[in-house]
Amino acid sequence: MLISQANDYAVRSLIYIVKNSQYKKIFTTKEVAEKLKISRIFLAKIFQKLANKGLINSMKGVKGGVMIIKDTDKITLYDIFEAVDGIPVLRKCIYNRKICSLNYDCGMNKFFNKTQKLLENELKKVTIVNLAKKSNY
Amino acid sequence: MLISQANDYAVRSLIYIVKNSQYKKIFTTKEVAEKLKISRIFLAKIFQKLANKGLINSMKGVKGGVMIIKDTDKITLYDIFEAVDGIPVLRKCIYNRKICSLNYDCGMNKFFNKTQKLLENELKKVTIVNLAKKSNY
DNA sequence: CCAAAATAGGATTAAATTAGTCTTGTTTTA
DNA sequence: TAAAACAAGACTAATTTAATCCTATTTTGG
Repeated sequence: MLISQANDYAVRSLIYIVKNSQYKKIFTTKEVAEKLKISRIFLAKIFQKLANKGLINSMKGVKGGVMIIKDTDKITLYDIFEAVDGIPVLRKCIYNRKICSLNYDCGMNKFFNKTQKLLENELKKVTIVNLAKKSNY
Repeated sequence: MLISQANDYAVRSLIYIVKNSQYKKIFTTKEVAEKLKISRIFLAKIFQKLANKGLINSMKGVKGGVMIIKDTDKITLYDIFEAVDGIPVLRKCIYNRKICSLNYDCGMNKFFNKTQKLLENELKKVTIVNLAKKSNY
């Protein structure tokens, strides 16, 4: 499976935040975790990663929480996945030829390169705003 | 990573067989494993799976080995991956909604469905003959 | 007819990755 | 200054993937 649980949680959390940000901008990990029925501590780790990549801002202290800071129509699935786990790859040898024990072109390289780009393009097309509109939660 | 080591071995083995079948049709696991520098026993397991799906035929006994039986220009990456590990999926929830703890449409479903189909189409386009031509081994 | 060379298939083990937790620390605000 | 929040690194657990082991069974040449 290409897309991890953590990636999934990240996307759903951002969707939740987008869909509930008419009246407030800051959301605690606790609130989001409870609403999505996921582990608070695990989600905190995920938010840390999103914050490190500048998708969200996190504020400590009472009244703290996280807030989306990148334009929500510019945050794509690609950005989120990259922040959480690194870019999802079909085969690691695409990006790191060294891990292959053979030193010849196995014939799959061209195919995987092409298909990887195709996949990345798809991931770049979908924004968090798109997704929020489609989610019926 | 979407494509496992076993899948990779399967494809390379078939490429090897295609590229070396001018003079003989039957190849032992031993020969293929040695040429590709992979574990003989592990490869045997992989060949079993390919045989169960009717891509190759395997013959026991001295002078035994495996032989491709499906038209080599009809064996696609999709067929091989499916035989070895099952169809590679972006997210399992695409094929099994039950594994999701939430009972709402998270917004990613449509996207993942579309992209999954796109990926599968790509996998179906590439035949083992194609790959053998591109491999420089 | 039997020994050697093959594959079959189930059980098991090992390694790697992913998922989740714990602990300690810092920041903020009422 | 205590409570509520996030930060970050170490750790543990669970799952998946990779690889091996063991006991058949089949085939063929001598």
